[in-house]
Amino acid sequence: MPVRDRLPAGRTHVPSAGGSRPPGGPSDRHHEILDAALELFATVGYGGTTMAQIGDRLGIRGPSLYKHIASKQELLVEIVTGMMTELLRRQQAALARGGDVSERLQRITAVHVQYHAEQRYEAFVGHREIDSLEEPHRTHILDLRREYESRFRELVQEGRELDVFRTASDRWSSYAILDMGIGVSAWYNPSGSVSPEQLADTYAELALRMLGAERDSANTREG
Amino acid sequence: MPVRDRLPAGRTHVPSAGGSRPPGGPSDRHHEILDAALELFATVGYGGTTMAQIGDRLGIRGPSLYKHIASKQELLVEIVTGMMTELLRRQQAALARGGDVSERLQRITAVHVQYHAEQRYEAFVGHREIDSLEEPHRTHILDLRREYESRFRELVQEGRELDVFRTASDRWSSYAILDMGIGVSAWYNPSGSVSPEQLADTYAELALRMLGAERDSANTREG
DNA sequence: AGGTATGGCTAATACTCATTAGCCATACAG
DNA sequence: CTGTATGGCTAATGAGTATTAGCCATACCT
Repeated sequence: MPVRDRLPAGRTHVPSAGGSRPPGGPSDRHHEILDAALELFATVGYGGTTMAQIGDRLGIRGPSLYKHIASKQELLVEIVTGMMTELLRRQQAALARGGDVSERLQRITAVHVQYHAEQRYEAFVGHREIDSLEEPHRTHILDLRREYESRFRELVQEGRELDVFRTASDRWSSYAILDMGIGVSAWYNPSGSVSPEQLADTYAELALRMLGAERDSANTREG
Repeated sequence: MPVRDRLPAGRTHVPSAGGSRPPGGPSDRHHEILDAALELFATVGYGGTTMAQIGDRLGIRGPSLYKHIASKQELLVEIVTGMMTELLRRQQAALARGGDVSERLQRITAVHVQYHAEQRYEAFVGHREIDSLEEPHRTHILDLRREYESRFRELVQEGRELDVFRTASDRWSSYAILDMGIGVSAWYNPSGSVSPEQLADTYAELALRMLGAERDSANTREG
């Protein structure tokens, strides 16, 4: 039973300073919401996050979010799609630079690991919450992921056929590389002293060793 | 508004054949529930699993489960505790067999991977649903996990100090090994033609290579 | 035969949440 | 000034779901 009847209610519309905003793109508010959602999804999970919590981060109520977004699910779709798209983009850029098989594998591994450190929240959510996606988004993301993974497998295969890599199974080796990189998003601490680049280089070297394509530069001590 | 009023209601108590059961241990029914819950937690998640679904697997209704278990949370605690305990047990057994640093590392890696393939549901749930545990269970499990992980790190360190391993960071290398094994629980398919043992051996070899302790037996083709 | 424990069932309880409805103050355009 | 769009708010709504209450048939023990 409501106690107060229709008192002038709390904070109302107080638009931010820069009045005119380009009409097309996602507003500032949209981005703020996405950021808040990302951090919450990563730390307490999609199911564990409530709209009220997201609102809290911006100092507004849960229902007010719907003035800017369509649904909670939309937020997840944007996050996960953005993550997979960016990952594929970076991977393609890494491959486009050419080089021999070892170099290319070294590079896509480094890119993989660097992303999982740098954008650890996106990466973590992108892997963990795939099953929270409703169809057809889930299937779409899984397709992109398969494509991403297959690049690793193909490269391992190419290297093995050229006798550059020695590996018992292209598939297992590529999964191992992928999974060790994914793991980074679960433990990497950005306030530590180690940069995503350092970590990426070290992991890439580990990957090459795993594939029996050992080089010699992998012996610096931890920073 | 209920349509039927008090008709003799469906299936009632039909105890299974072997009447007398030892009074102490968890009943058959308890185990069946645990198994059903495990599969569901692994495939649709703890939050995504309803008591009604678990009941369905045994042909009974959701509320009837409470004649055998205390709560949904209890099921998760049993699963995750069992998983971590078993993992530690096997790790200790592997270490107890002694041998040089490479042998011991090879063995705890193989054990790690084999478990994650063999008991992939337990393993998957044990990692993914830790945050679904209520305190103090969550903290307890995290403590056990830290202990488990530290065994890897200590062994890597020992090997490095003996110049048996060459690695840029004990911590990163051990995380890489752990994470690639954990990943197995997400993709391993028990109906495929590859045994957990084969996979474990291959992965253990990958780990040794990563650590720069290459041996020579790692070159069999995929089965 | 009678009594009791067991393990089903349905219905109710008590929450938690995403989302919608409807209200209103402010800012800004004309 | 005045009108309108914006972006807050509170209060429903409605669905989902763990858990409890209370009922009852069966099986088994004496």
